[in-house]
Order: sequence, then C-alpha cells, then structure tokens
Amino acid sequence: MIAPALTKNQSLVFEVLNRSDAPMSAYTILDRLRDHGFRAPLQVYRALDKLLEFGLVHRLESLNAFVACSHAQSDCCSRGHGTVAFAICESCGHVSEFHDHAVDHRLGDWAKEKGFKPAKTTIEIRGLCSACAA
Amino acid sequence: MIAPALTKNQSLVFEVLNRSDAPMSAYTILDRLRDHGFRAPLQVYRALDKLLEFGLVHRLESLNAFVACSHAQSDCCSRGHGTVAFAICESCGHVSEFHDHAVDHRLGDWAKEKGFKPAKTTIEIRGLCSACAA
DNA sequence: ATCAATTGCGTTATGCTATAACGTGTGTCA
DNA sequence: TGACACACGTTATAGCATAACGCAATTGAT
Ligand SMILES: [Zn+2]
Ligand SMILES: [Zn+2]
Ligand SMILES: [Zn+2]
Ligand SMILES: [Zn+2]
Repeated sequence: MIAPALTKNQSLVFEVLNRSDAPMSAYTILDRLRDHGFRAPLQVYRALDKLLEFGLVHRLESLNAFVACSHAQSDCCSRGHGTVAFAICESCGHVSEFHDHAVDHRLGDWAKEKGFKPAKTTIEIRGLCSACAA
Repeated sequence: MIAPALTKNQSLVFEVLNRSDAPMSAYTILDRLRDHGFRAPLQVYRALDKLLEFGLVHRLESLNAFVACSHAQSDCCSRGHGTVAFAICESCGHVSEFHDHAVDHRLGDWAKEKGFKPAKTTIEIRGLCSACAA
C-alpha cells in the first residue's frame, strides 16, 4: 500500500494528529478542524480511513482513538507494518509505539499451529509511563 | 478478586454470554434479556462491570463486545488472570482465548526496560479460524 | 434494635462513536 | 464524449456507554 499525495482533508487530519502528543478521538479532531471548514464526522472518518490504509495513522482499539504512526525510519521488519504494539499511559496520555520480533513470531507460531489466518493484530498495554509512575 | 455469589442480573448476563458461541454487544445482551425484565442498557453494563471484575467475562476491545471467560481450569499462570490473548474469527465469530508465556514475559520485559508500569494488556488477533480459512 | 454505610437496582436522559444514503464536482482514460 | 473512479459535503441514523436521580435490601457496627 504505497501512499499517493494526500488530499487536503487527509493532510489536515494527519497534521492535527502529528502535532498531538496524545491520541485523539475522531470528534476531537473534528473540533480542531472546524476553522478549516470541517462540519461533519464523515469528513474526519473518511480521511482517517485512508490514513490508516496508508499506514500513516494507527487506531487504538482500547481508546476508540487515533495516533500518527511513530515508527523510527530505521525499524526493521515493521516497515510496511508488521505487527506493532502500543504502551499507553493512562495518566499523561503518551503513547509509545514499538515492534517486537519475539512477540510477533510467537503469536504467528500460535496461529500456524491452530490453522488460524491472522489479518490484523492489536496489542495495547495500558498503564503508567516511566515519568508518571515515578 | 474472589467472586461472591452472583446477583440475579449478573447471573442472567453471565448465562447469556456463556451460552453464546460468539461475542455479544451489551445491547444484544439487553435484547436477549427483555423477557427477564431488562429494560435499560445500564442493567447490562452494571452486571458486566462486576463480571469483568470477577474475571468471569472479558471485553474484546476491537469489537466493543464481551465473551465469557473460557480458560481451561488447568491453565498455568493465567489463573487469577495473567495476560490473555484472543483469536477472533471475522467470518464465524468464534473466539479462542489463550495464554502464552513467551508473549507475556516479552511484553513484561519491554515494560521493565522502559520503566512502564502495565495495568492491563489487550492482545486480539482478527482473522479467519481454521474452519473458515479452509 | 437502630442507625449508617454499602451495594444493587430501575429509570430517564444524555453523550460519544461510527456509518448509511444521497447528491455534487473533478479528473482520467478509452 | 461518455464511463468510471474518487474525493467531497450534507443530513440522518445507528450503535456504544455513562451521568444523575431515587429507592430497596444488606450488612455491620454501636
Ligand atoms: Zn506505525
Ligand atoms: Zn505518563
Ligand atoms: Zn479468561
Ligand atoms: Zn471461523
């Protein structure tokens, strides 16, 4: 899934997410973009659908919220988006995105053993980041 | 968290979930229990909150739905509910609940290394079960 | 026994999240 | 030019979850 140039709405939504240091709900994004002509949830959801498809944004299932992808460019097999995990701080909202071979392969092995064909894997750890746990 | 005897509403909700072979949303549970006097979502959500607390039920974050716990009694460290993972078939709806040491420890190691204090971990694999993938 | 605290319950209203369905405009490519 | 794909805007609706109120039953001191 190679990303073409973003449309105006897609760019606006992506910029808002990229500047945020915490996940945002679609409706929060909508409110941030009222000044740019956004009026309805669908304008946000349609942009998000594409951004998710391009791998520029992730959905956090346990929050019903979205974050910009923060993969380091140097990441190994997670380029093209292998399975990724998120550590979500419930105090400050900070999200750490990471890829872990061992976890990915272990879940893959389980699936192979059971004949299960994985399509998308969600891994989210809720808790307190180092700064907030101190 | 030791579970006291369930109240009437808690028992009703648990029985409905336990008999189901697929996850159910709170509103679907509500509809199933109209004949038993359920009228409002809160009656379901309040029972679910307790059942989750007792570890008798799990919430599937990627579906906004609930399943009865299906741990084998013989399960190792997952008694008392260590981290558990779910494989969810997007065709037939069947859910397999399992515990995997390696995954659990690996995520624990990552957290320890980063100083992150995990509170609750969500692992959900969406895909096709062996029967539906055939 | 009685009072206070806790817990469960029922009801109404509300808020948050997500999609259906319809129509418009624009660019691409036979 | 006509067919198609795609982004966009709008209105309405569906689906998920909680706030706030009050009442009833239970428990556990005093
Ligand atoms: Zn990413
Ligand atoms: Zn934090
Ligand atoms: Zn379980
Ligand atoms: Zn299946």
